[in-house]
Amino acid sequence: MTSRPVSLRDIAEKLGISVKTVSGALNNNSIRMSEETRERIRTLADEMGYQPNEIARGMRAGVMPIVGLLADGLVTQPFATEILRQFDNLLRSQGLTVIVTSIHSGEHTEKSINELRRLMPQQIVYASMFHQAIDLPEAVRRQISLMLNCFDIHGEIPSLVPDEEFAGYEAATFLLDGGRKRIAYLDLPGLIAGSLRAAGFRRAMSERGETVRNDWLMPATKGALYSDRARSLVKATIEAWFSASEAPDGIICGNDRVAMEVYNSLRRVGRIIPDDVAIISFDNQVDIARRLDPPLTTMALPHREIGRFAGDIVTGRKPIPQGLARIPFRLVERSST
Amino acid sequence: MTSRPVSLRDIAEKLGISVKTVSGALNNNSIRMSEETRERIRTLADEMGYQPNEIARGMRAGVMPIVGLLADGLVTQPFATEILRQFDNLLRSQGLTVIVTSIHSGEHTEKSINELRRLMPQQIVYASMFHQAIDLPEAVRRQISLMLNCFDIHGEIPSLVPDEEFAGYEAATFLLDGGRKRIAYLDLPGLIAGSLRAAGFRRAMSERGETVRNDWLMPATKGALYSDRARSLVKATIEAWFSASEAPDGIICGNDRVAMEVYNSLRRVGRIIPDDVAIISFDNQVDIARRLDPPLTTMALPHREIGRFAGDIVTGRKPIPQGLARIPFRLVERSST
DNA sequence: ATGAAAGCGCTAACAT
DNA sequence: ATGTTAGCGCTTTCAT
Repeated sequence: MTSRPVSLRDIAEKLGISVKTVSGALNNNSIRMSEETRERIRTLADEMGYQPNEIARGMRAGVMPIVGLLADGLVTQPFATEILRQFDNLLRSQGLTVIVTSIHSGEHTEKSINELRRLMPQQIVYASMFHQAIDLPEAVRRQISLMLNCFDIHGEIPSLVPDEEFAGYEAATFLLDGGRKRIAYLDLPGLIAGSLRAAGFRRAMSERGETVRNDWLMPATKGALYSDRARSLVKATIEAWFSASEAPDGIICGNDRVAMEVYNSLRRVGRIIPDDVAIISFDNQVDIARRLDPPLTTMALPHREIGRFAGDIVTGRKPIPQGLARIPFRLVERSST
Repeated sequence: MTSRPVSLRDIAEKLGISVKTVSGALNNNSIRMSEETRERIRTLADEMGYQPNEIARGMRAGVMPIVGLLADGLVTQPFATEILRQFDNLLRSQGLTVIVTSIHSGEHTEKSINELRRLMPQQIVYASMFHQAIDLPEAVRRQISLMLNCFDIHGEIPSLVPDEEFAGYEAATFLLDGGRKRIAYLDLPGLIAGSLRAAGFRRAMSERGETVRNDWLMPATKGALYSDRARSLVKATIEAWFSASEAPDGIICGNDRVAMEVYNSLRRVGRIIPDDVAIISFDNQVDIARRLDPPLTTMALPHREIGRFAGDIVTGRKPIPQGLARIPFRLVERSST
């Protein structure tokens, strides 16, 4: 039994003035108007519980207070949702609604964009579950204003990505500073994150004059990491490393899931973390990292920061970055180092 | 340089007929109209790439093709997102857009509903990250048509929840069928899921004439499970159980995260899974369950089923359930049993 | 300073 | 069977 919402006209009639005047008063246009009138109108609007009809507004403006988010795997694979959460919070506080559409690695992107467009969003943002390069057709590219956790291979769309290389550098530096010298690395094959983190690792090692042994920089899986036919090599690799005459005293794991397997394998070969081997990793997938025994030291992906930054850009509080903006990881120190 | 989208009027002018006729043709109303005319109009509309303006439609109808979803922790805590994913997919296939608003255990619900309402959704659904009882004020209750993974304590709103009791029953039965007799249970204190699963466990045991030992039905944490000051009791409990003269040969873990701790603790007391102890759990949080060593047998939460069911209800393909509909879990057998 | 009127794109009610 | 009119709620001319 809810009654019809109050419209501008309801207010205007009650005051015996025109709709336009009310509209002007509430929107601060109509430069000339006595402050008194304006105030009177505002008060009455509040009293009557006036809420502007966004649909009507949208129709007039040709745009709705909506921002579309193309989520590439973001909804499916839950762990990057922090990006979305921060982004959503920020936009909401500005009266904007985020509409999420999940897609899968660029497939059906055009169709999804068209669906989104039906609701006339102000802009459309593309976010990926993991750090990847995206190749979109030209017609699609023109419609996307920002990319999160991924980037446009054509370099046309501003992008916010985690600074993987620097994270690899920091992880290695952290182990080196802790006195570890014989550092091994379990790479994530087929992932941008993997190769950049490995590059940072190499840079840190070379700056410190440490050698990177070829047999200590191994892929964690056979085949690209997230593919269906990826087979874990962790157990075999750890067994090989720790049956040789010289074993690593620190392992950098491509990500927390790899670290979880490393923990299992180290137990089998009877090594103690961190006494025998220090472990550091990437991502900070808290369900895993915090619960491992001992809790895992890891470089936290800056998902939160990316989400906030993106929100600030979309709401115009920060300038649009040129090209690629690299956001730093945060070291979360626990007990594995 | 995109041109203005084509409107009904564009089509009408081109054909020299009235707007209304075009509208009627495309919407199958206007009962009387030669099939030929209708077809001609349709063809031209397609050619011109006509897309109905949903905003204008919404303004006319007073409702948008939108369903609001109040997500209680759903976005924050990523692991129940499967509900959302299925729900979203189903609605999308019917031309409906889901708008998610995250809230926190009933706080700000009214404000969030009002925000949602600005976009004039057809209905509003409430979904919770975990199975809980929700107490909403009357004014709010009236606006919610369905609750997912939680229920209205006033019993007024149709609800879809996992059948926790039966899952507990099935987990226990599975261990019993596997020849285990001395079954212990690690409960989730302060959670509906916990007490119902425990009840099912008791029922199965009593049906089989097995006794439930008081000291073998213990809480996994001190304090409610997800509260900040919950402290894990798993390690101490396992140590106590396995230093006594008679130890369990099967453990039912309140959920997969508890199981992860049980694995760690069992290693410390030198027991082998499943040789010495079978482990079964609840949730099927795949990142954890599949990666534990050995992989964990667990009762999978029916999130997917809840999402689908909800989608079918909202799109009118299934009738609205009366009161509480309990959706069964699915047993995922791995190597811990 | 305020009001009147037009129009955004669509559909329902009412003619013809 | 097709066309005309009106109106959803809002904002933007243009007039007063």
